[in-house]
Amino acid sequence: MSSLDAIDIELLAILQSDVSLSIEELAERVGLTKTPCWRRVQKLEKSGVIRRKVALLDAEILGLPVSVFAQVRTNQHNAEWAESFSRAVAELPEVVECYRMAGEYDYLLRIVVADIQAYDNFYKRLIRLNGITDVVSNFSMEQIKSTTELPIPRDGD
Amino acid sequence: MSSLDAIDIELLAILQSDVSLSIEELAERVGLTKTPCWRRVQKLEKSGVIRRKVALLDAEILGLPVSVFAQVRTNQHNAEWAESFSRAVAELPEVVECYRMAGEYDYLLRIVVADIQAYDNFYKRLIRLNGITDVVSNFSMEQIKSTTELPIPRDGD
DNA sequence: CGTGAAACTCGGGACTT
DNA sequence: AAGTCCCGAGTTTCACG
Repeated sequence: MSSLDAIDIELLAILQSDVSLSIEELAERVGLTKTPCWRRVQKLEKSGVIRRKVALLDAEILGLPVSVFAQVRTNQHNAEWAESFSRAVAELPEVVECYRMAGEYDYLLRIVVADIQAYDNFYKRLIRLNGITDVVSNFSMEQIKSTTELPIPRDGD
Repeated sequence: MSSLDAIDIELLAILQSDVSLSIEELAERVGLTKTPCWRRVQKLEKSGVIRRKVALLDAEILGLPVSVFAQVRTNQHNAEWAESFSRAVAELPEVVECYRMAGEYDYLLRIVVADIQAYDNFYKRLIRLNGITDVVSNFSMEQIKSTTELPIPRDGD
């Protein structure tokens, strides 16, 4: 990275909670004027700390209220298989998160679907992938919290 | 909701992948002119389908490369405890996701931290909450996929 | 880093079809 | 609903202190 000072951290904290503010408002909040504030935001974008700017949609309104966590086991513990699995997962829009795990199982997936039937449909497609030996599905009943805001260290940290 | 047509769906799909486009570019992509496009986006924001606009930051660059999934069990199966647990979770910035689960355990949390030590620190604070009987921590070794884009049905679906 | 200002783009309202 | 016209506001980039 390129050394983030306290103002940069402040800017990032604001932007990861709301990117729709004008440069003027932003500048005011961090105690700068427009131009230097704008320069900082540009730098943050170019450096890659700000990966992208997106709209977060409401899954319930869109008829996608169900999150399912699938624990996946494989017997193919080699780089090629891992690569092909990654590519497959990237192609599946229902999979919104996928992590390679330490411990009892190999991958953890979060799958977003409309209902249980839609999950079953997805599940059948998933187990069709070669090399998967076991899938355990855990259904979420309620989303208690979901944020894209990373816990970046603030003042007293 | 308020009936989303094909153009609204298109707009949402674009916006959830990139909200930094100008109304003009957006309009062009969906085959409209500025004003009607702008009106639609306004409506989508007011209706709540577009919950917010945020910047997604790079966890690695910010020194937060570790995701840990904690399976939490409780012996307090009542609404009051669930309420207090939700509030506690909301206050913990390290917890970026929390779901109430069906099945063997009660809650699944994703915790974002700098390293194993930081997780241990968080863990100690977590188990200090009353009513938690068991916490199983699963460490992620690698983030294969992570997106905020919901699988909204496109054309041939 | 701040100021001032230029050039330009964008947002958003009024009005028409 | 959508399109056209338009003006004010915001953004972006200067030169300079």
